[in-house]
Amino acid sequence: MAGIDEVARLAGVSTATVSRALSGRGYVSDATRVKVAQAAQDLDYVVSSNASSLASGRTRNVGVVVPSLNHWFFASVIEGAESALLRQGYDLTLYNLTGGGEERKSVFDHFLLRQRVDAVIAIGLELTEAEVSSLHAMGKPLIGVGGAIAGVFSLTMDDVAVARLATEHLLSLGHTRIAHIGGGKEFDLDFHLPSNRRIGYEGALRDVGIEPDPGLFRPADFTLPGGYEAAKQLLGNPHNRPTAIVASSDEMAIGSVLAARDLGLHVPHDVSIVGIDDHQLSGFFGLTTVAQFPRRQGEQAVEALMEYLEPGKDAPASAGVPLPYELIVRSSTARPPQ
Amino acid sequence: MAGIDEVARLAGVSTATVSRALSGRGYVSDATRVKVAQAAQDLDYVVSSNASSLASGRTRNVGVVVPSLNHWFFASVIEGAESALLRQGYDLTLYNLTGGGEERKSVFDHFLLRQRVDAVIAIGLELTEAEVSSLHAMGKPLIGVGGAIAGVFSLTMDDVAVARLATEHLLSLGHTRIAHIGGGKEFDLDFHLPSNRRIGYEGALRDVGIEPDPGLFRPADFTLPGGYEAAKQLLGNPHNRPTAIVASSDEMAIGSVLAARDLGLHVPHDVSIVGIDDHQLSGFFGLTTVAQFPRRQGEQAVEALMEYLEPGKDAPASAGVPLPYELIVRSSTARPPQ
DNA sequence: ATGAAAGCGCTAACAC
DNA sequence: GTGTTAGCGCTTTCAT
Repeated sequence: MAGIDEVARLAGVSTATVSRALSGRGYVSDATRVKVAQAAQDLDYVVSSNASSLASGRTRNVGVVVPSLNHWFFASVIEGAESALLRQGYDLTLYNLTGGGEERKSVFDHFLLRQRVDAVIAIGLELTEAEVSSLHAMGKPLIGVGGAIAGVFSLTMDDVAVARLATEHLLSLGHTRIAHIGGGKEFDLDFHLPSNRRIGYEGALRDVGIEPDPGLFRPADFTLPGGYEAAKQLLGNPHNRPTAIVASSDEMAIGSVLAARDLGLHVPHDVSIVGIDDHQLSGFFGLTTVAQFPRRQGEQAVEALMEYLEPGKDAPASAGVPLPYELIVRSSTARPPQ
Repeated sequence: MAGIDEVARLAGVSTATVSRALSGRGYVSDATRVKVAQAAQDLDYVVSSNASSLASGRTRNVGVVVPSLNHWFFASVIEGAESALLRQGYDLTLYNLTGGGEERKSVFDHFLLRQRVDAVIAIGLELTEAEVSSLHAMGKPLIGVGGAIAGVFSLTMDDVAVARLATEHLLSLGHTRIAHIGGGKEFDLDFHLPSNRRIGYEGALRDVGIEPDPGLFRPADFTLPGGYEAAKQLLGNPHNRPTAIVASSDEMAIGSVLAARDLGLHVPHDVSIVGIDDHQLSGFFGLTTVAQFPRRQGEQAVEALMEYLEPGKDAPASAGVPLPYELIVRSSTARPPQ
């Protein structure tokens, strides 16, 4: 727990110089920079982040707000953000809003405003105007991932195009009775992904002259059991059984695969199923899917933030680049029966 | 961004009194406490955590170190810890060590030592002696969850008893050829859960006079595909097919269920399968399992820390209480065939 | 390129 | 019970 003054003494310079040498701002000759670095190392010196933050106004810490941790997408984005932040010497403090209203209010009213963070990343969350403006008023950059926030720079996939791509894959195989398992209305509140994906699905159908059949749409909750239920209904219908399903998430798609099996239907011989995500289990289930890359999204969010936070640093300038997605064809899709 | 002095002025007291009134330490009359609280609220005052930390030496922040986020157990423990910390007014800063050696070193050498955290919780990680002692030297309480750390207070399940319970459930149904899918040696390095569970499994068998058959043990990697592979081998063996499987995790158990199905075996009619965890998908698969409660473990870790950190506060005194576990019987286990 | 010195906003003795 | 005051350990003008 050596202090900056001990380092200064050992290096034979002033504390001001030590600060400059170690932080990299301001002029320091190469010679002293080396001397200081050596002294710091010898003493196992590590800056006190509190003292540093108090004096400089920068905390080198970013807050990450998520609706839940136990979810592949959120966890992956956080992992990506964490490792990018670590590389930049930043800490990540996590605010999980699973608890609901009270918790959320307390996070915004007390925690994020304590000068603890330089910026915040909101994942899969639609913030209220009040929340956004209170952060804004504090001068804290805010960036959204996986869900557009009004008036805030957000990394968000082109959900319409993604669902369209999945649907086009099935159309190109010759399917015409294609069902869709999407999110229910309750998921549309927080980000419009469900409707956007439905729009993409319907758009692809209409483009080839097929009018979407409302009977071939089922809402579900993005979980595997939810997808299972929905697919059971779709595939068990005696009159209008689809030959293919586009599910809005891989977990729902996997649920659909299991539902098909339980009905004695063979995937992809009797029914083709495509998901969206490229979840870690999708390979195992042979699921054809449109991959998104959440780890990368976390990294990209951090890169974008760094441009605000460290102007003139090695700016990766990745902001504004549209998020990539990619069709991955496995064994859950094929030409329709006969 | 009002400061403490403005609050003091508005309330007509000194800054010291404001500090005392808001933090709850030291004597303040009820009347002034109310006045101060009102003034603080009127001004939207929030303490600057940096200034407060610098002056007091306490950060009200705890570091949580995990090997990975994208895993049910870790994510659940973190969720539990996060919400418990929030209630106590603490922040959680997350250190994810997925990246490996370099990242890990940097976390320990630079991040945790920056006076940023008051304590650290290590989840599912075996820390080296050097890591433990550097934290110790800084006077930072350290507590482990899900993996005993030498010389450190850890919350850890009685893995022997848990595996024994799962095995006894099968024995009591009349099974005698019971296989075990456990962790490979590589997982034993970080915490001895795999061997302990195997010991529990073998102990239960020996207690009823059955000598464990090494041919009925398969190592796997705790994942669903890993469990699938292992179960395929076990169940495909023409000579010594087990009538039941104890898997060391629910994900491996679910993989086993799928393997059985793919072989045309009916669960539980042809083969019984029991897991350990009570993973979120276990209900869906009808899996009999021994539940552990990771959220609760995260909360308990925080409660234990608070006893160090806030002596004399409402101590939940939960430390040292053994972690609960519970057999949950669903539809994946039954009497053996005929 | 480097040093001196004035804070950053709060807490904790200590005095009353 | 409350006020006064001296720091906490750094960063950053401003000189030089």
